[in-house]
Amino acid sequence: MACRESARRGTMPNDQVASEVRTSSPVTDSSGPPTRLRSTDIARLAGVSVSAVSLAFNGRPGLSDATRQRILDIAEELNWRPHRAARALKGASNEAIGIVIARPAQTLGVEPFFAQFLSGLQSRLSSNGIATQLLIVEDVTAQLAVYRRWAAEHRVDGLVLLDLTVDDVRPQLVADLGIPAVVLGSHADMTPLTGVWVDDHAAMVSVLEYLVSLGHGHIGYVTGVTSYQHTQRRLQTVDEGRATLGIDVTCVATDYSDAQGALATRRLMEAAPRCTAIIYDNDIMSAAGLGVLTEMGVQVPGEVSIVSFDDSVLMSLTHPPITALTRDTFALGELTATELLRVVADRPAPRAVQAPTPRLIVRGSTAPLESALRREGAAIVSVAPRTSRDGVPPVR
Amino acid sequence: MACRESARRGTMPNDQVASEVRTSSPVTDSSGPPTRLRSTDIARLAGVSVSAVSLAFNGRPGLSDATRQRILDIAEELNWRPHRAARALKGASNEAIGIVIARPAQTLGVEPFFAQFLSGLQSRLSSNGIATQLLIVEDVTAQLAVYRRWAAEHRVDGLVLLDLTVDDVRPQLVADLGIPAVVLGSHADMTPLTGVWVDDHAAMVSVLEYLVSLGHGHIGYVTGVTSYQHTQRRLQTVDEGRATLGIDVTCVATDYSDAQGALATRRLMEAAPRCTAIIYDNDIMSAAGLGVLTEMGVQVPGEVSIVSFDDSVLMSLTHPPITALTRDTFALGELTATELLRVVADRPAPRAVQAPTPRLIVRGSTAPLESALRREGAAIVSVAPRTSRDGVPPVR
DNA sequence: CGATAGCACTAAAACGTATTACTACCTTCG
DNA sequence: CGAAGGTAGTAATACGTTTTAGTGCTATCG
Repeated sequence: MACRESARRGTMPNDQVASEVRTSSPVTDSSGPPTRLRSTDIARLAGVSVSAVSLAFNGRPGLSDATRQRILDIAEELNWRPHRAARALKGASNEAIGIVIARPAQTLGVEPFFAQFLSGLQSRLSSNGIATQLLIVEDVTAQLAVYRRWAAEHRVDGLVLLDLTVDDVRPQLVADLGIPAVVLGSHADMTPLTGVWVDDHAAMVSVLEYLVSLGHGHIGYVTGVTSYQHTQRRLQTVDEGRATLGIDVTCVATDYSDAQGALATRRLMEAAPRCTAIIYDNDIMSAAGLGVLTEMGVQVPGEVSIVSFDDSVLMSLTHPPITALTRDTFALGELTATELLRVVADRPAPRAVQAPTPRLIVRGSTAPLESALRREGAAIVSVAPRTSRDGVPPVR
Repeated sequence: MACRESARRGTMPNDQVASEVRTSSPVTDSSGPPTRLRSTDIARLAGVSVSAVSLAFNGRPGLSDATRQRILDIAEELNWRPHRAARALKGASNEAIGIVIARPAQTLGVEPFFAQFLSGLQSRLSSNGIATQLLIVEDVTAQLAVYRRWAAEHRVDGLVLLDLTVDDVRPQLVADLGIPAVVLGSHADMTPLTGVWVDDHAAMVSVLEYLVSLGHGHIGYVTGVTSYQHTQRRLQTVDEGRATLGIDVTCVATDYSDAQGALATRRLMEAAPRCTAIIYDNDIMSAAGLGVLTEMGVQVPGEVSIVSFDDSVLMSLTHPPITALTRDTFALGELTATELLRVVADRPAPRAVQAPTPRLIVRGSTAPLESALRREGAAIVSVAPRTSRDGVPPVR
């Protein structure tokens, strides 16, 4: 069809059109890729110059509508599109952003957060035809090396930085490298890059106030990795709570795994005075903790209330279902993508965009202290032998 | 340092070396990327030609070790690396593979399989410095378009195809486009591409035989999306089981969500004769099903045993923990990556690589029929009114 | 001792597109 | 009617590498 159309125009000898489509094919091309087209091929078929093809493809003026359409039709029919590399060489964008994760790859599949976030991010980006380059590395050192390499290679148009630690050097490096980037954090400041931040302070406050309103004064907090900024932020808030709300909080640090969540739960149950509520930093540990408590014969929420700092489908499937801070992680990814697109396009001055603060969804795992107190005596008696080394007399 | 070294050599006027590093910087370069280096800059600093820089960087012969090292040192110091686009233009690889998912993006975060698989894939690839281009699209049509576009743009070196449906057109298209690819499937044949396959037949057989060995003859099967090849494969096996093992299996199709898993469970419980064992196609539905059963007062495994076709941390956290087919999804990703690397490198004839067959991990959710029978009488009596239309007399 | 071979390196030609400067042609207007 | 201005297109150059075909030079061998 396209051929016929160009034939009709007749500015070139037609017999050459068909035969010259593929001239540079190596003789040894037995099973290789079908046919590598170039803009010259399209130009020849359309009876125009390569410049015209470029103009047509980039929507630039200087071409009649008829010619433009003819070129596009032919390209469409042959599934030709400008070679990425050649475009990129001329300074065009890569249409790809990068995200480098420094975690043991094994744990990624376990963490629902990451997959949700990535989905949201990709969802927004792909509507702009932008792909995501994902790389999983061992540690921050490797991560820095990747940023350097990608910058030097011009591999991506922008970056998303996750899992910021205290005194993280990455934002500065990325800023110095001149790669547009957005960091996902829990503060509104402290970075030379545009940031999307979640108010972990307010979130933690809402959890603490809720538990206090239920009458809980002894609270356990099973944190995640303490070097992460958001963990620090939550711990700070807990500290404030100790003073402001007059509560007693025992913190245990973990690596977010179910195993350590279970272990932390046991340790908390052995401590005295025993806490009547436990906050877990993620969903996996909450579920594991609930499992341990059930196994130990501790009533939830009868004796101990539990709250998860991260919601997921898992939280509704347990018995009882677990009260959790919920946030739309998918939307968070979308928001981050939107911001990154803006940064890539305009390179505006860094700013902080606040994502919605997680909301507490009350489910069956939390109850007023009254019910806990009623049974606490009996529970502590049964546990006392293990903790007797502390010299704390069992409550009668 | 590097400068001094080149000065020592003295083949070029040294005063020019420092001042000419950045000549083409536009005057308006106020806040843009630091400094764009090119191979000519490195060459100048090292006192050699650009060709030498290229030879050094690609480990090609024709350079003395001293010169080679000097070039590499200077490049290292300046964080210079060949521009990807320019390399790719010369036919070098993209060092990126692509993976396009056609699912509602929202569900991706829920499914542990995908994140695990991706982690494993990336883990193997990134040790070769290869990144993954991820794109999430709405449907297969969009997916085909992306494959076309990526092929035309030479965007990736290879593809991974997931979620194959019956009569999936993608393998043929991708093969026609000439993109090296690996499909993840559940058959050893039927595709023009190299495949990594899991023996879903054998896996299902192991589950059925296990349940039969426990004495279960009435089994419910809550399947996933039936258009997927692996679902079909499992259904076929169930059909065989009906004949071979003389069992009675009731199948209910779902979309893998917890909601539909719960619904299917209710429906199975209402049918007569009531099944004494249920197989779920993924972990989410198993947990949701267990929740429904518990809520209905059905004892697990006392009255009904349940088995999940997919294992995850979730399966150990429920009460009782759920018997599941376990497979190392991370390793499956690694295997797929290994195969893809081979295909990309050598373009061998298509072949089928078998991944380890999932193994059954028996946990607390399954028990012999005896215990089920013992209580079935009571259970059936209570349920009988609903199922009396079938006229099946309650077992005594 | 002259021819040969190997070594270390360079000049120049790709790779496939985007862009800039330019041309030929056609209108329009004073 | 000639100049100005717009339209539709082209030729040539640039992007930053890799690669091919050399070029001197030194060491080796018959």
